[in-house]
Amino acid sequence: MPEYPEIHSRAREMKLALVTRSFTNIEVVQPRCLNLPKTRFIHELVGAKVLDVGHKGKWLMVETTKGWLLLNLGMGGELLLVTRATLPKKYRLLFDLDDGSCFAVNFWWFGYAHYVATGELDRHEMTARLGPNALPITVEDLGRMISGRRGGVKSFLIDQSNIAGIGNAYVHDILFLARLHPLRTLDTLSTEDVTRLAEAIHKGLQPSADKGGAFYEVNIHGQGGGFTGDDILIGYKEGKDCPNCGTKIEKIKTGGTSSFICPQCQKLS
DNA sequence: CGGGCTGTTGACTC
DNA sequence: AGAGTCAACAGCCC
Repeated sequence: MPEYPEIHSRAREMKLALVTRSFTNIEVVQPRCLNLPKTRFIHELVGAKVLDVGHKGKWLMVETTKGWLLLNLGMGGELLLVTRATLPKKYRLLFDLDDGSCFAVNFWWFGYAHYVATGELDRHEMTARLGPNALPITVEDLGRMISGRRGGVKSFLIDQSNIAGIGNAYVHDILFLARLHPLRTLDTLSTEDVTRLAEAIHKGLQPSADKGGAFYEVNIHGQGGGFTGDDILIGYKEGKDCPNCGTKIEKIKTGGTSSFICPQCQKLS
């Protein structure tokens, strides 16, 4: 599940590998992930030269001379820099580059590859309504966003229109670091809680971003990330000891998703 | 073999 | 506003 640390790392790798390269040919295996008919998508981007690669939350933003290529990997996928001789078994899109290499894009069916014309980014609703990127967020930003709201803190954090980049993998450790129960409501948070939450967002994402993302995701060269199971504090560690107090970590249902908490460190009231 | 679970997002409902 | 459910149908686990 690629979230901020993985997407941030992929964007950095793609920037190094793709800037100044041109797409000489594009193959679309799964047209349903596009926002345009296949032939038009290909027409718009063939011949485009990559100018820059960045990201907004979980969306990769590839800026080219002919417009934007926007990628969302959904629940998982691989972005691989390969050659025609080393193609992966599965890919949904393939971009041949002018140096003979290929950029292969694979994801589960609910990923997206969208084309947006230069200057029209604000008309792309799925990215236009994203909140600010999670990592650079400040205590002041967060306080402003939370004030006057009443929903649960977990649903707030993973709602991309509030903050972009946090998903249901990193949110467990973020809430643990903030000592907040996922179902705590925003109107019950003290100034100290908000301060700790802002710090926790940073502490929960930065180490993984620095290590190239989680071990279960691969970079564009096919190598796993350096953020290992040992680096994860409590997420997906049901039954293990809380690193803070030793209490057994619990898995609980929080609305539509599961959460991992230390029942001692993250009390609801 | 098959059912249950998971992750993302938008649409939709209450 | 916010919470819940569903649908888009892959892969893993038991």
